[in-house]
Amino acid sequence: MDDGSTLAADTAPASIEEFRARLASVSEKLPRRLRQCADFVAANTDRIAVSTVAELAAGADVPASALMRFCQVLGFTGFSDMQRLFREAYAPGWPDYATRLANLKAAGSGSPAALLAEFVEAGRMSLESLAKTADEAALAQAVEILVKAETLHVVGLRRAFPVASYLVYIFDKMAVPAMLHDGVGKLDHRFAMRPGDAVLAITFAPYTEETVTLAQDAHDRGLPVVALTDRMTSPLARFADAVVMVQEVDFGAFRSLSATIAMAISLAVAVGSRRE
Amino acid sequence: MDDGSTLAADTAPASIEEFRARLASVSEKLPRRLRQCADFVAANTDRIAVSTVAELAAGADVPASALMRFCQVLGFTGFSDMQRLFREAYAPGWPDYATRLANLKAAGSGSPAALLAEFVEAGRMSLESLAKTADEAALAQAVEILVKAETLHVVGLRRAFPVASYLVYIFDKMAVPAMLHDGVGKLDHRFAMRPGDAVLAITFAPYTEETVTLAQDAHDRGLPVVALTDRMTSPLARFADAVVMVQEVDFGAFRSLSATIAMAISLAVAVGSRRE
DNA sequence: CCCGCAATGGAATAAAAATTCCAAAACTGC
DNA sequence: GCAGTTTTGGAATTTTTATTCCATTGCGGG
Repeated sequence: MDDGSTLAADTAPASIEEFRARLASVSEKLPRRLRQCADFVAANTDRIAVSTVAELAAGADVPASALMRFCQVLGFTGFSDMQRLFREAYAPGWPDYATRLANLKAAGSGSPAALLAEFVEAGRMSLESLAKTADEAALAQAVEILVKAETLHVVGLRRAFPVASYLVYIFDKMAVPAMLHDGVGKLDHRFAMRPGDAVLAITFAPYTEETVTLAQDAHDRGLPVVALTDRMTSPLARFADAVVMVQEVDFGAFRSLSATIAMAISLAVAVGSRRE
Repeated sequence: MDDGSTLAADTAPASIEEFRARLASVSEKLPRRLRQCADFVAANTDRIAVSTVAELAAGADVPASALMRFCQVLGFTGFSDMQRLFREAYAPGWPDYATRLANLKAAGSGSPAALLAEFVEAGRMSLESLAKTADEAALAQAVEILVKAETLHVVGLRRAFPVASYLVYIFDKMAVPAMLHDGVGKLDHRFAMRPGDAVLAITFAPYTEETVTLAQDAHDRGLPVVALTDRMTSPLARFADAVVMVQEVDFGAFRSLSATIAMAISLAVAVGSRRE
């Protein structure tokens, strides 16, 4: 019977990570209905813990029996077995947090407390999305470039300025030679950028011209440029040697910067500890 | 029968908030077993969505029937009814996020990816704890003071500088007259602070002396001072007219600033929208 | 076109869970 | 210490949910 040609694994995933791996490995070669199950489950993993077979089956638009078969293909004895994995892994911290947020928002839209709730939420979402989408390779490459350089030139204006200034603060603390290009007195200090140095440029849509120009200039003179920006279509992406991307969820007109700063510190600390 | 002396409410809580309120209001006057249920449920709210009556009853160390009665006292028709509330409110975003974090950390401690995971986590925890502990009254009071002032003087150095500069950026965007005291050229611009103005001072342990001195000076001259700081024992707390506190979870030597910035933007936007 | 095998849907069944009920125990006020 | 009332535990019941089974359908190779 079980001659290896069968799809069903005989050992159930023991962690959510393993679960995902198995899901990815089998979903290619699944017949239509089971494929539907796989797709739906992949997109709604978070609901497994709190749904019944019937609910999930309805969501995937398959009969309940198909979903049962799907669980077995994944190596579980049945749906309950699979559900147990998710119920046990169920993360704490909730709903205290959610409740409190709702309370703050209840203070009335426009009230300081409600605003705070919105910004906290936006920040949290930004961080989660950063964790999900961060490109490790790009980050590693950026670190590589900055570790090799002599002096680091950090440039970021307007909304990116807090990030740039924090980066320089950290570099300073870690004894990494770094210079903040802050645009004071419209001095651009472009000749402070010497061969062997590197530039870390930060800008987000709508991109600040001065930042782009300075980075471009450095690039033209053969200096490596690392970009911290929000999209592949950013003007920095055209010529930068490493592009680290961060998308920030915004509430109203202003961004919480949470994700951007998290990314920036990681970069700085990684560089600092490699250089020490 | 139902003469008002009964504990059982006839209408079920429609939100988790209401649920908590009802729980708090009845738990005083409950008999022993039901009290045990209330205590356990209050401490394990997050598990209601993913447990059975039997499991919860075992946890609270009561028979299942006691737990059923408890649900009814709260106004639900039964356990399932109560559970539905929690299953529906179940927040998404999990477990994608948790899995991904684990993956990033797996890259090896000290690697840029692992650092990123740590900082994201620290930032998220800071935001959650801010949501839980934020003092709405203090925030409202701070807004009140800043709304009434003419020019706002924002001072924050070293680690607080990114926050201060972002605040001024936002005030600027919202057409609120604000001045950033950045310490350039060791000029303290103390005489730019005129009667009718207000000071927003930001500093965290170990407190920056220049910031405290400037704020103290303003206070001595009768200007209202709003402090954004981390503890009640902060030197700013001694004389500030409003103290907004934010605690940041740190990883290693550096803080993610997520919570601080969220609080700062809320303050700025609240002030901006009230003044416009 | 037809055979054989895999896949499918739904009805039937088994298992598990929720809910009710009531006799016994524990109180309460006298 | 007794009568009345509330609370309690667990057995019995009902409802819901998971799981299996099999007749039917669809599909690919000869």
